[in-house]
Parts: sequence; structure tokens; C-alpha cells
Amino acid sequence: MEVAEAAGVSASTVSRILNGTARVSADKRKAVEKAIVDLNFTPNVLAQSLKRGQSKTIGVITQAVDSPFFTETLKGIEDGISGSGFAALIVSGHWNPDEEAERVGLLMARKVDGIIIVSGNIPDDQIVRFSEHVPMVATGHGCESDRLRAIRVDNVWGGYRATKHLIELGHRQIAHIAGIPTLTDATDRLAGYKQALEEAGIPYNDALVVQGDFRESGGLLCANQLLDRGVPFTALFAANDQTAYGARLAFFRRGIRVPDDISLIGFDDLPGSPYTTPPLTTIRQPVYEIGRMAAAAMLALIGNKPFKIEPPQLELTIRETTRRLR
Amino acid sequence: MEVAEAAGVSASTVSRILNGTARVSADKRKAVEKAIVDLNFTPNVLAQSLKRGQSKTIGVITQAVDSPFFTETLKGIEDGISGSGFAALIVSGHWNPDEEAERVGLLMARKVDGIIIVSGNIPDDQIVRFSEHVPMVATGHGCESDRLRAIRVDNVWGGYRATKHLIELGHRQIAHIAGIPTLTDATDRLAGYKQALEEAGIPYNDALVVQGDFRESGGLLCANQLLDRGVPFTALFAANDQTAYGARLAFFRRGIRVPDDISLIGFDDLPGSPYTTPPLTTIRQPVYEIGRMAAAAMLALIGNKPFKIEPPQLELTIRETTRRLR
DNA sequence: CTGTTAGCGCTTTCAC
DNA sequence: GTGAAAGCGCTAACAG
Repeated sequence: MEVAEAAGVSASTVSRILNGTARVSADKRKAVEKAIVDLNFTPNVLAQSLKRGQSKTIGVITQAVDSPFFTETLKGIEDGISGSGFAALIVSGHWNPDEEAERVGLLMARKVDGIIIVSGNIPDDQIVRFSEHVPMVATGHGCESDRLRAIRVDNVWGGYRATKHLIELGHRQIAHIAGIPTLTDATDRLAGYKQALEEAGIPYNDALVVQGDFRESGGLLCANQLLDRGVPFTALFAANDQTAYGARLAFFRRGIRVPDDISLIGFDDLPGSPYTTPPLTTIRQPVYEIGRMAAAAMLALIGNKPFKIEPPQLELTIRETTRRLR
Repeated sequence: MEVAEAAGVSASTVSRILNGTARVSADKRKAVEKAIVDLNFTPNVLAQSLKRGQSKTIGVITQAVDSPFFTETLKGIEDGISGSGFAALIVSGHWNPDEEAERVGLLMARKVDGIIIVSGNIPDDQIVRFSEHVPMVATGHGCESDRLRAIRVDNVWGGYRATKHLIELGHRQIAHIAGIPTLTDATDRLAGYKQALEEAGIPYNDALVVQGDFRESGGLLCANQLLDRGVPFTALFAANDQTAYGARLAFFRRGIRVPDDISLIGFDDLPGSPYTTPPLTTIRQPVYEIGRMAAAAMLALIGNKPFKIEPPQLELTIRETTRRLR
């Protein structure tokens, strides 16, 4: 390499200094260090990777980089690997299992040292199969194996807790805007809703449940639908905060006051939720912490170190969109 | 390579088939294709890159992956390069010039084929210097050179247009919560605010301007500050939507109605802004389009193709937080 | 302590 | 059309 020549030593010596692999005499070290600065030299990570068989890169598959929900997790991952010498290669799967699988291929071709998959629609058994080739960490999935760690919150509990909060406030007619039915996050929350209802002896009413899409526009649409059905309700549990935002606007449009006329609870606790008017009561999901945990688990997996995943806890965050009935 | 052996041909032939570099007889092609499928072979991109001297990777430096403002641009970039065979390596600089410079180094060490830098605090001349080593596209910067393209919106115009909208509605006492003063985005918007005032013959009043931080919490704080000063105002121009959200909450807390008592206008048009209550009037910034354009410009730069950057236009988006005075 | 040698997986002349 | 050979930039034995 160029530096070696300039410093009058062999390439090996330069490599040794760069990596601290072995002791080098002080004078040669000086010469090499000078040459490195003079030539503004940076080792070619590609060549290093090819040689070492690992690329110091962690692949991350997210679903939509534009959703605040994912970006918080991304930030956690980023913070978690920062300083470790690894970099994150981020790609999106857009909730499409085929696309996700293709992305996994893309990442493997780049010889990433591990893949973190943030939520998504890939079947669990396929993830297990992938993990035979490369260490994986999956959030929002339940499966584990030798080289696969899963991080998942208890969405059933979350749906249950949200609904129970409403019930505790005296509500009995509680509507629900569900999420995308193919995602277990959504169906789990719905299951929790039903469970809380049943526990309180409130019969489940199909007319009070409508299917959204986890986005604001869906929330707006669904709330209107709910209202148009004419079945009265005093509280609404939205499957996520974005849905709640949309529903909130629907209510606003019709002059329905929150929480005076209808109590509203969301799910996620997005960064914007403390700043809605009024601030949104919600189930806080520790997305940032999930990201950090995913990163830590991956680093441990790569380094063959033990790591215990503490399942992150959901938390009822009471703000001002829910109130006691009467 | 393994595939070559399995198919009974040389590595060169496999390479030729993989890249379509030369004609290969049909039978060998068949054999190789079969072997590829059988062995589930994917070429090692690292080795390819090392050989070819380009990595099929575009580095992206963003400032904070958790801000909706940046993630929209990121999505645009991602969509823009998808299908081109390139992948995006995303890192954040956190508004810290030193950190940004270090990240550029990290990306260069990985031999990225180009770097897109999304906003940030690196001095322009340093970007020019970087661009001597690797093609660059910078958003929010003005400098251009041989291997450097810049994409920037006219923030002065935006600040001017926002303020003028308020003036057209009859407002004369217009407050402003500014952004981070080290960012030209912020100072430009402030300049536009002053310009509109001057044009309308309204004297600039220091007591009506306070410095925020482009975030909700800052907006809340600053709006309270403004209110506490006791200098009356009927309209507020917030330097970005997040600031507007915070200010909106401050007003809500004090029973000040928007837009009945105070008109409010933001800047950016974040995905959530059409869903605030009431929906936020703002200056729409085409962040997604900026991302796409950055990607297209980069691809053109890499391919040595000509590309004309159409400076993206800001647009006054009137919704329901501003109204005519009286 | 340090230089020599071989090779990571691929592409690309250069012959045949 | 196709194989042999060289080499991208680096690291890791292996000798000294």
C-alpha cells in the first residue's frame, strides 16, 4: 500500500499499527503515523471486510422510513451501535413480505454481519431460516432460535389496559378502530380490547368496531363511519396514535369535544402526542428503547456474548383526552 | 468459485453470465444458471466492489433520523435510488459539524459511490473539498461545483410568504418564533418575516420575536414567553410545524382559541399537520420531492449524465389556523 | 519486532 | 466462446 512505501516499511507493519495487532518499534510507528496523516489515508473497509469475512455493517429492515413509529426505533438502533465500529445499512420492506425477503438477500449479498428486522410481514419460520445464514434480531416477532432474538411487547395487554382505563372511568359504550388485520400487533390489541370488555361484563358489539389502516387518513374515515352508524359510544380506543389523530379531527369537524363528549385513547405515544390539543392519552410503547435493545442484542449475538432480553413494558400514559363519565 | 465448479466451467464464465459481459454458449449458460439456483448463490458484493472500485452504495448523512422532516426526505431518496442497484447507507450527524465530517470519513472508507448530505452544519467550503474525492449532493446548502450539486428551497421567500399571508388577512401585530439561529434555514425565514413587515410598513418589534429550537417543546416555551411579555399580537408565524404544534398547545392551555383569537402559521407541512385540530396553515416544503431529486441528481452525477435541478418550490398551504382579523 | 507470502471472491485482460 | 492468470487492498500465518 501507498503508506507503507512512503514510510519505508512493509504493508504488514502498517496493518499492525492500524489494528494494534502486534508491537511495533517506536520509530517505525512514528514514520507510519506521519505517512498516514500526510497521505490522508483511510483503510479501505471493503478490502478489510473481504479479508476478514465480516463487514462491520448491520443491516436494518424497516417498513416505512416515513413513519414516526419506525424512526424512533431506528434512532434507538443507531444510538445503540454508535461507537461500536459498526454502521447501519437501512432498507425498507414496505410491509411486503416478498420485498422484505428480497431486501434480506440484498443485505446478505453485502455480507452484513447481522440483520435487524423491525416489524413487518415476513412469516416467522422464514426468519428462522434466514437466521441460519446470518444473526438476526426481530422486533414485533415472537420466534427465537440459536442465532435469532426476538423483541416484542405484549400488545394484548396493551389493548386490554387501554380499554380497561376507559372502563374504569365509567365508560361502557366503547368503540375501537382496529389496525391492519394482517398484523398481529393489530389483532392482539383487538383481542385485548375484547378481553377487557368481557372481564367487565360488557357484551362485545360488532357495530362499535371498524377496521382502520394505522394511519391518520384511516382514523378520520373510520371515526366518521362509526359516527354515521348511529350506535352511540362515549369512548374510543384507536389502534395507534396516528389513527387517534385522524379520529380526533373527525370529532372536531362535527363539534364533538374531546374528552367532554368522547374520551379518546391511542397506542404508541408518538413524539407529537404530548402536543396535540388536548394532549393524547395513550399506551406508551418504548420504541426508542426497543431499538437500543435490538442493537445491543445484535452486538451480543455477533460477539457471541450472552445477552438477556428484558421484554420492554408498555405503559398507560394518562393525559387529557380521557375523562370520567358523567 | 463454487458455482463454476458445480457447473463445470471457469469462474470467468460465471462472471460473464452474471454480468452479461460477453456471449456464452446456451448449454453452459443453462448449467451455470442451474448451479446458481441449486447453490442459492449470491455474488459477494464486497468482492465485486473491491475489484470494480465502486460499491453500489450511496451514503446519506442526515441530522436526526427521528425528525419527520428528515425522514420524508429519506423516503424520497430511498424511492429515488430503488431499482438502480444502489443501496443507501444512512448515518446521522446530529447537527454537529465535527460529527458530520467524521461521518463523511466513515462513508468514504466504505467507498460509497456518492454522498448525499441532508441539511446540517458543515461549512460549504468543506463540502466542496469533500466533493473532490467523491460526488456529493447537498440539500439546504447553496454551493455547487464540478462534482457537487445543491438543492435548496428559498426560505426567505417562505418566511416572506407566510408573513404576508397574515398581513393580507389584516394582521399587524405578528409574532415570530424563530428557529435555531446557527441554521440559515432559520435566519432566512426570519429575514423573510422582516421583509414582509417592512413592505407593509409595519415596524419590526423585537419584543414579538423569540428564539425557539425547531421542536415542540421550544414552541411551547416560546409561546408562553411571548404571552407573558404582555405585548399583544393577533398572529404567530412559527419557524416550523413542530414549533407551531408546541405553540398551539400553549394557547390551548390558556384558553386562547386558534384561529379565533390568534392566527397561527407554521413551516414544512409535516405529515401530521393536516390532522391537527384545527388543521394547520403552513408553508409546504416538498421534502419528499427534494429527496427524490437528490437521489436523481446523485445517480446522474455517478453516471456522468447531465441533470438539471429544478429548485423545488415552497407553497402556501392555507388550512384552518389562520383567519381574517375582525 | 518485521518482511514475505498467500489468499479473501470477484472481474478482466490475454491468449487460444 | 472460454480458460488461465493477474490483481483490487488488506490481513494473517510463517519465517526470520
